[in-house]
Amino acid sequence: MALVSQNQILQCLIADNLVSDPNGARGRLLTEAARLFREKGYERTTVRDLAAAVGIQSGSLFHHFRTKEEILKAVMVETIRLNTALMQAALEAAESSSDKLRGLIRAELESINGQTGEAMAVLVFEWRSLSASSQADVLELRDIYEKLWLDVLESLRREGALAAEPFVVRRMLTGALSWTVTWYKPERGGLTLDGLTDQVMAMMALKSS
Amino acid sequence: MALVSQNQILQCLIADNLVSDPNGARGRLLTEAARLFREKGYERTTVRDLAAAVGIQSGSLFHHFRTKEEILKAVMVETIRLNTALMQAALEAAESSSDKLRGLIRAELESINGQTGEAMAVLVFEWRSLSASSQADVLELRDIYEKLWLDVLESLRREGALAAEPFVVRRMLTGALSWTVTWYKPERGGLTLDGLTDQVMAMMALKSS
Amino acid sequence: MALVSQNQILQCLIADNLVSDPNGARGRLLTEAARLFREKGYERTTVRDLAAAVGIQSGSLFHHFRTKEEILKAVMVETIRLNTALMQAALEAAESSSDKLRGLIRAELESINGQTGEAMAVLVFEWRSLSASSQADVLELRDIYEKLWLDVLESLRREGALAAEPFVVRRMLTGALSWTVTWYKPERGGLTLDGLTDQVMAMMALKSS
Amino acid sequence: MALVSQNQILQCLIADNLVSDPNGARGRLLTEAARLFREKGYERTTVRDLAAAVGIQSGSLFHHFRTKEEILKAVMVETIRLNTALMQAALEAAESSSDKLRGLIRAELESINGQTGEAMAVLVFEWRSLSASSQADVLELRDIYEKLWLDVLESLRREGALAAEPFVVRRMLTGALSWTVTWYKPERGGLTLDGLTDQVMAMMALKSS
DNA sequence: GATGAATGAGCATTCATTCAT
DNA sequence: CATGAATGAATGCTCATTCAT
Repeated sequence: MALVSQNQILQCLIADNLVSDPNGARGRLLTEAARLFREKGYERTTVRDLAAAVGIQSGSLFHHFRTKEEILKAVMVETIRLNTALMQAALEAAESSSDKLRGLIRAELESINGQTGEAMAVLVFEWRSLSASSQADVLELRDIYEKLWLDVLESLRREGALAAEPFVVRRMLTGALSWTVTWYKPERGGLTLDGLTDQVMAMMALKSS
Repeated sequence: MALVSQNQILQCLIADNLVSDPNGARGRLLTEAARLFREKGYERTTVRDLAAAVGIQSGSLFHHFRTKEEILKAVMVETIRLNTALMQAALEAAESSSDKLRGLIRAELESINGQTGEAMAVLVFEWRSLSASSQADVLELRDIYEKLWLDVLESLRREGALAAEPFVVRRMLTGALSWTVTWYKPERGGLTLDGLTDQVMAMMALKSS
Repeated sequence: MALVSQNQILQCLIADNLVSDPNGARGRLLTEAARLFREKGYERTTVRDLAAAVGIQSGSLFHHFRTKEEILKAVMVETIRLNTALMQAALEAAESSSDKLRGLIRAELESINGQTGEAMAVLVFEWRSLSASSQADVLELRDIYEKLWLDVLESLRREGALAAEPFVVRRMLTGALSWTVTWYKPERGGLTLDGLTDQVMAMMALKSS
Repeated sequence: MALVSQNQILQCLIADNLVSDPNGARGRLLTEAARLFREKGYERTTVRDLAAAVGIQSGSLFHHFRTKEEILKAVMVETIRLNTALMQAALEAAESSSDKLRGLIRAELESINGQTGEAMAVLVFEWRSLSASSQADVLELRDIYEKLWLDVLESLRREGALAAEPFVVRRMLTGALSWTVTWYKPERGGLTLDGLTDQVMAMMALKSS
């Protein structure tokens, strides 16, 4: 029972200036940056590459961002903001703890393998390219996001549906789900995102209604 | 029932010239390279950094390796060779499919969080820095390694102990286990490597004897 | 016996459109430009710095001046024009050659260390940043100014009060007086501008009435 | 009665590693840097200009100096070191205070208008391009140099040969002598360096034996 | 007039690689 | 084998100037 669509959530965030409009100059740059950082890595992507990808000159980049690193940070920050909102919506749409977990897994898989997938991969693989102070800023946002997961896993534990420790399980799931980006190709096989979600639940011996 | 020690395996590989002696010039360089690549990333590590780490001048590096990328490739190749041998030993030491899986998980966790951890992380995080042709070479070795896992998982499936697909489960485990490098600190908490292995088995609702 | 005040001279020049009104947009810009060029140097001062100093956007600067160099030239030209007028007034207010020289020295010290000090320093220290053709234009104005000095020094020579050559003495005085800007701080010590003028006359073994 | 030649002094400083051998790679670069900085200004001189002037590639500069500013600082530091040594020699070669002053003036004029002239001009005109911390380092050296002058001027004052204050006179002379670089051309007129020195002494109404 | 995004040439600096010693 | 100066292409970033609004 999705109360709000993904697109509605995005519009709210844009209105609040929390993420950039993907149709605007800044938003398009961030989309291309995520793609290039994912494809070639942050270091191997030059500001000239970034500029060319959105059809401007390299010098013009610096009207929108003061440094190349600021672009990396913006990709990460906006991705977390968007995904936190999507996770909250997924939680609100579910009743049981088991369904809530399924909702989170499904939503994270969608983030990782859908439109924001490149940005999600950047978040994982380019972490070290972020300066220490930027890392601290991003970690603050990340904590909010992770809290959503831990609350659900703790409920499952209390209900006796989960044998392992919530903290450890979340870490395992983070790795397992992130890693799908390296191999899961929806177009290729018969495995849909829902099917993949089922597999994860099955691996954990959990039932999803 | 470990038939052969880890050290014996290493000695065999060194004797066969499949991995470098960690006490030799080449081996020490690869160890330091793995550490630096993991710490700062391949791109941000300069050949001067590498040379300084083993106490030589940057020009001298090129007597041992033709290019910087060759160093990265060697780190990866030798790591896979060593770990393939370790996995095979783990399999030989176990009887049941469930114990075999536990052995693989335990061995991979040890690789990831033990002495070869840095090299294992490099294998994951610096993959894109490898040229296409080197990637192909490394992938060949990787296939052998992955086959060991798939065989065990397929047995478990046949035995009814595993509900999800072996291929998918292996990918999930790859991600989940690799990711431990980002958070698992044996010295810090009460969780030993064996405890961690138990958690993974528990998460999959598998019993380990 | 000052026949006309400094302010009266300034008003005449503004009326004749020879210098900009310091309260107008152009005048304020030139004042700020002199300050910034002196403080940071011409090259290190950006047009954005200049624009920010007068509260406009960088693009708007180019409605007042065609190029950044034109601003530098205007600072120099207007400074020479104003100082030439001030020197002429100083000469008219004195009787003897010795007093005339004292008047010139006193007036130049005031130019250098007073309100136009920053512009005077720019004239000296940023000379090379001026294009050859602009240098020629400014030099023409400078010749008029220098003529005033040479006439007085030649009179003194003829009167036997000066042993050295007028041409050389003027050059020495130019350097000595310009240099005061680097060390003379009227507010700090007991040395007033008149006291400093006396020191210069004393150094030259000249009496000033 | 010059006890030691200028060249002998230079050789001592080179031997003590206080200044670079003008025939070495570093020394030649500093000479060319002084020339270019003087001619075009520090900011307008690119590292490519500097490299081209000594016949190397721009990247190679950074084997000798870590930054462009380090080159500027080295020009200044070595110039002050050399001139301090030359001044000390000039003092030792003179008897009376008046002769000592003449020696200092003569030596400084030679520094300014001779081989180190360009470097001396850089010291004056490019001062602001030096970072605050480098300025502090250079100022320490400068204090030693200035002390030599003040001691002589104070002696003259005590002897009644100087009416003005030593501190002020030194500042005036600094400006006057530095400024000669902008106009004095020995080859052009009949004025030799000795003649110019005489003019300065005459301007101050001092006799030189 | 004023704006501010865009330009594009230019800058100091980095760094893997080479090679004479 | 080792050195370390030299290379030269590439990088992130700056900035005077333009121009559509």
